[in-house]
Amino acid sequence: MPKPSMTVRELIRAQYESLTQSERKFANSLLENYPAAGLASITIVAANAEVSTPTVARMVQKLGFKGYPQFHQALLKELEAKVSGPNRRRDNWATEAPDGHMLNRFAKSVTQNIEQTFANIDMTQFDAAVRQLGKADSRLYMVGGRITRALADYAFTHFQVVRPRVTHMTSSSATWPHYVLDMEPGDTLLLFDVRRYETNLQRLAEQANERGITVILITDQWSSPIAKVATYTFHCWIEIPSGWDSNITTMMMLEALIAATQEENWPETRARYDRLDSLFDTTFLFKKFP
Amino acid sequence: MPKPSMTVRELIRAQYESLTQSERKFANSLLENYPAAGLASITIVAANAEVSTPTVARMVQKLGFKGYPQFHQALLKELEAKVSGPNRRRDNWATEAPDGHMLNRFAKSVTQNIEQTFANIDMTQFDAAVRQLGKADSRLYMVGGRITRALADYAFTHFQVVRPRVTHMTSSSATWPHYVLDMEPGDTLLLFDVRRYETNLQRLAEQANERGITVILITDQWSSPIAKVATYTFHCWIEIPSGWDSNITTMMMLEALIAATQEENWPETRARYDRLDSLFDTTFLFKKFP
DNA sequence: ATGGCTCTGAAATTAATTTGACAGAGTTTT
DNA sequence: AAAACTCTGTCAAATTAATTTCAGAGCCAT
Repeated sequence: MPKPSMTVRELIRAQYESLTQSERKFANSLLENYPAAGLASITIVAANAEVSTPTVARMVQKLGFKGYPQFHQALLKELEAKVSGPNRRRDNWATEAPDGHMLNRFAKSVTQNIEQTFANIDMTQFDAAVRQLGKADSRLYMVGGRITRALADYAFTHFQVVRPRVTHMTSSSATWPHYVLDMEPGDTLLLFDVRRYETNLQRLAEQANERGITVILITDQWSSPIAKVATYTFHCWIEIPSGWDSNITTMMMLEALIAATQEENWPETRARYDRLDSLFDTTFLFKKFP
Repeated sequence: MPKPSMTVRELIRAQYESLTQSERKFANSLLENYPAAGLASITIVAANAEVSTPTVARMVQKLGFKGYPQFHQALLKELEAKVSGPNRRRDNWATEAPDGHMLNRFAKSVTQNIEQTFANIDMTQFDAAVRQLGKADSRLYMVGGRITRALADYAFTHFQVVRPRVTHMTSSSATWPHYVLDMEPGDTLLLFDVRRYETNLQRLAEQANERGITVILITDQWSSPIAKVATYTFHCWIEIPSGWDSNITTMMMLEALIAATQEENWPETRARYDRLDSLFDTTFLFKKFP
């Protein structure tokens, strides 16, 4: 009998470290669909998580329950309490967080931002941009501003895996002309510019545009002036309740582009993935994960 | 199998007339404490209503269920549906995108990941971590791995605005010992480690931990081994339909921490914001935005 | 009153769930 | 490379739950 004040979810979280591989498999299955995935009989529950029944039985004992039935009861009680409880308010994301807590306000705006951003993607533009990003025979440059530099970096790390000829233009704008010098028609420039918009970036975009480079711009809902010269523009909703802007949707936009590009170029990129993987295997830098 | 659209409560009401005396006894017991009084095994449920098990069995069959287990399941489903609220599940996010389009598949997993991640944040840990991150009198170090380096960079840019004494440990792990040398008890190390977990990071975390540094770890749902030595650990769900992992939730976690820290230290940080703003104004690097 | 009727719960039967023992696979240590 | 160890699933025994059977209780009409 574990502490009665703790939810099963908390119990799992607290003991997650001491769980074995298969036990985690079940734990994840439960957490992903909580608590529904734990309400059936042990046989069904185990089958859904693709582990054996003894694994589940052992784990619930590890969590402190006398047996599966106790565990089952505990889940039911929780569920019941939640329904009859005073504040079964759905906008409470972090189940335990109080209404006014930063986490909940934050979660709310993030969700809204994501919905807005997705709803405003122009499919034609998206698909065209993806095709452009996948053109492995030309160069792909990327650059960001003060804040979005990190995103350009992230983009670089991933596109480098997806395709060859990728360049991250470092943040020192003094060096940008050198890059422009080497750009050729057909090349691509992936550009991040959110408020406050940076004049350096705008000049860079204009120069690139004059040289016949395809400019893909990821900006915010208010649109950077660069949009005027960009071939494709994607707007991201970035307002959150704080003094600065969130870049979750910006990164989401970026990841969506990467994912689509990767899918488009499959299986060429697959070969690159595999090669990279075997390189990692020989460097011992990384741990194998289950 | 009764009409799936009907709740058990409605079923009972509809057939109440045709129920016998003992059956009504059970029905009332259930309706009085609905649905809790129907969630246990038939034996217990019957005992609570002070009727025999056959009575219950007969009645649920009369209601249209094949047997008690079916009835039980139906109650659970109802309860579950109630908790998860009005299913506002959007199948198509990008309004124009067809069902199978990458964007929609992507949006779906991202949403799930976000929900998962939020639901699994331990409030106590979160608040404590925020307090630690806001301790302006000690140093705050941050570091990431191959992929998460960009996130550490992003974290640096923002925390630098929020508070003084912030250091981004550059990606070359050869230089890390030098940083450790300068770390002092009370300092904080914000660490990103998602799969594939990096051994260098683990060694760094262990050393920091030995020196009495508070280690805040942001990792994935499978948990980096660093969690063993970390003071606070936050798990992010990062799986998307692609060969690599999404870091949207990782960034979200980070932003949430930043936002909370900023709120915690208001108005000290406000002064820094204002100062930064006037600095920008004098450099002409940035455009004014509306 | 008594035969016919329905309803009820004890007990027996049947089905299912849960747990413990064990052996093989995989991993780490010596 | 061998040994020790840990983990995992198969299987069978034990426990528990659900269903069926059936005898008796209550009720009503004759």
